Amino acid sequence: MLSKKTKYGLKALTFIVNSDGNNPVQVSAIAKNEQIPQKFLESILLTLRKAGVLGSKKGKHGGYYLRQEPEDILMTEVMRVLEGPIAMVPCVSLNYYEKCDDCVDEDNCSVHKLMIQVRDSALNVFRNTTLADLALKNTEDIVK
Amino acid sequence: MLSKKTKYGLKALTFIVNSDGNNPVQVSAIAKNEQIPQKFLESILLTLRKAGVLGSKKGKHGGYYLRQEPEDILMTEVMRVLEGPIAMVPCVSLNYYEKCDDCVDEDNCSVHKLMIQVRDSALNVFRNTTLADLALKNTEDIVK
DNA sequence: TATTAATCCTACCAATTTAATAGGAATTAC
DNA sequence: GTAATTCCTATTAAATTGGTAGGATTAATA
Repeated sequence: MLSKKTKYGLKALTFIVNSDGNNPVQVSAIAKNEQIPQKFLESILLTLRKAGVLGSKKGKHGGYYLRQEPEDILMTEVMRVLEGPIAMVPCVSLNYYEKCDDCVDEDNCSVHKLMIQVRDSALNVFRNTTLADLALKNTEDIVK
Repeated sequence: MLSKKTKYGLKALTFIVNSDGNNPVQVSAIAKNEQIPQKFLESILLTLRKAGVLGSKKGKHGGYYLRQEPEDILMTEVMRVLEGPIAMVPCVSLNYYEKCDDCVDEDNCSVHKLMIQVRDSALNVFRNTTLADLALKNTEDIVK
């Protein structure tokens, strides 16, 4: 299952993209519009900031903003920050590889074999989807 | 993350395929060879039996066996039984659809849009992989 | 300079899920 | 009738998830 953290995070990022203007967007505004518990959202956006996806400005008129153009923010990065490794088992993870303690022969492990395919298919989606794609409204989507 | 339940279940199924002969395979044999806690494995195989993937025979010389040829057992079915819905959010689930309580406009939801693609890419893998594929040894794999 | 509005940080907590374990009942082969 | 097996129910410890609480810090502006 997709965690609420990731779900909220994606919605928040989309909201920021669609809040055009160069002004930082406040947590309160996102929370209200997207129906997300504000304190929880705070921690999520903080995570995204620490990961370098978002920038922030403190104090009055502060808020969060994108550090790159939406077209340049890949879902691989966003998903890794929010949901963790894309691989469903550490032994097929590109960025967080870990050997299974039980598995004797990785190359002959059926789970390993299947999960490599699942990883690759997910990567294929995430590598080819940017935040700009997500933020497209449905009508524009059709045009595309 | 893939649950241990699914991991163990896949390994057990593979083991049964590779235990050629028409004799039922005992839980104890699988548990020992695949390093799986026996009691936990019992419950997993029971689940697979109730779902119709495995058959069982009780009593001495009993055990579990496949109800279909490995070539006819799709990963879609196995994964649904072991891991649950393939979709990461209920609102994109084919078999267990549920509307999000928060989401006002599903067609314009960025999470929805992304998760449909993830679902489809996973389905593409699971629909094109059978238990026979999983059970192939590596050397045969190369030939394929 | 005081006030207000925002992010930032740490800690805590309740509910759920996961990964088992325990103990025995039911069934079958021999 | 005994041993070997699946079947069933209940319990449990640990981890994860989805928050909440409270205040520290920073910045704009009146």
